[in-house]
Amino acid sequence: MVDRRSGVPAFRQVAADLREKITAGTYAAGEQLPSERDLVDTYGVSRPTVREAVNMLRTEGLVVAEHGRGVFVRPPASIQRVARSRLSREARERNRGAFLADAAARGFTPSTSVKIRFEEADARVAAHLAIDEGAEVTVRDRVMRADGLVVQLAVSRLPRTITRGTAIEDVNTGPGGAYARLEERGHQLGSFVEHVGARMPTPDEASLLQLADGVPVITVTRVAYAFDGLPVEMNDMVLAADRYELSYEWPAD
Amino acid sequence: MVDRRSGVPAFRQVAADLREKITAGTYAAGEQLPSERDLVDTYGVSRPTVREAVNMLRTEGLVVAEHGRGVFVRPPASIQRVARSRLSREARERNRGAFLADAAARGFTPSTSVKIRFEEADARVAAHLAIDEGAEVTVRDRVMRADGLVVQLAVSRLPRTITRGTAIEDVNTGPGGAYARLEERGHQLGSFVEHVGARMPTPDEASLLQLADGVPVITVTRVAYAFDGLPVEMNDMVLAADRYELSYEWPAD
DNA sequence: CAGTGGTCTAGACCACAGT
DNA sequence: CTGTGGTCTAGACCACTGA
Repeated sequence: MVDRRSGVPAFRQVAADLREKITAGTYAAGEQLPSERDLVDTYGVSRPTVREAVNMLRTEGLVVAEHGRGVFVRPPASIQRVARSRLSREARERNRGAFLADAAARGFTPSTSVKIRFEEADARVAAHLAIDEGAEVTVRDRVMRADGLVVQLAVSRLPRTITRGTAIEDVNTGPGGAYARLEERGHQLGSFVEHVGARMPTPDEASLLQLADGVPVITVTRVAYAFDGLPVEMNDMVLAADRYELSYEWPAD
Repeated sequence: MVDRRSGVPAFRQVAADLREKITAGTYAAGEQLPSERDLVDTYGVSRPTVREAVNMLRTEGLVVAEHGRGVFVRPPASIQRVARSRLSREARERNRGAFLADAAARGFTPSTSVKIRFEEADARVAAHLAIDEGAEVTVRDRVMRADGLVVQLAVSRLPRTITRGTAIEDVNTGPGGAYARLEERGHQLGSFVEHVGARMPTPDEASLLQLADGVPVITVTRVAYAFDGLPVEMNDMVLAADRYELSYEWPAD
């Protein structure tokens, strides 16, 4: 029952009570919560009020609702640790990119589909690639799947001046991938920088990545620099935050 | 007006229309949306339906509602880029930790409050620190502020076996911070690993970090390893995703 | 004070899952 | 078929903001 005189909104009291019972284990992972109509009786509030409480828990990622079945405590997703800062030349040459390497190591069937297009650099792209705004860039738009399930979106952009006439402008970049083509053209890779952030997904991303309510996405912008310090590629990646964790390693000195 | 026969729920149509007008710039950043009662007239739906649409945009982080004022398009927050993988011994000795270094470089007044406690390692802590579950750990629980505003939560854990008798068990760790004390005791630092993820905040975190609806947190677990490969410290950090971006850098070879 | 968002009710009907 | 969540209404009153 909710305390009407406490000043705390009823739906917040209901949400807090349910939240506490979930974290305390009264409702275990995967278990079904009482139906909304039961909660109406339990707490003495109307159904919209109960629904508002449950919605709160949904946006927190604590529970998932399944139409016609019930509301369930979200089981903690198994998180894949993805080691970054390991794109050694060796690894690059052995594999067709970090994603496929990860996938192969984990034993599921990877597949990617690629679309190529060309566009003019906006301010952000221009800044990362150290080119003029409006300059032409080659865009490789990839959807990566594991066993058919979309697990990552990646948009790679390179100045067109260094991709013209190479297989980078083809869907199939050939053995070693785009990085190998760059090195053949004399753009020896010197270093990588990754900028990592997080935000809520757009509706498009949510449906593509099949994200439940309350699951953010991790955004990674990787910039590859040639030995001379000039950026040659930027790659915007979007990952489901309930399935991925990124690991970075570096020496103390 | 919404299309009643399309099968798409009314509140989704309203949300989609508003979302599109926001991204298209019809409602610019910081600008006020029409009042809920105006939207009722515009779309021909009830107020709860309008509110559900607006709530959707709120959990997406697109708009913020201010009681008594109106609903506003969230202006893109200014994002701080925090360079990781730069905790060189030099930098550690010059400063009192990475956070204070960041703060000093940016010209705001930093402050932190620390609480010390001791606890038994749970499974996760034990795994990261390579100790037995139940072994005693020293916990340094920090709240970091910039100009009084909470910007980061950090919980540092070390095996008690290596902190006993050192200033690491005091609120004030002395010049150079906890890492300096570790090195004095012969635990020369060899490397760092950071595990980066994201999730929605708990209600506690949301109020502490003053997060608006629809803003996730970035979680960073940094593990410091001694030269002999043994972990000496783990640090769980929580950052507001709309204010921080982490940058990692590494050579291509 | 008027206008805004915040909360809440008591219903109604629909769509889906599982028996 | 029953029970579940999903959508929607027409109102009511409260709490906050700012003129």
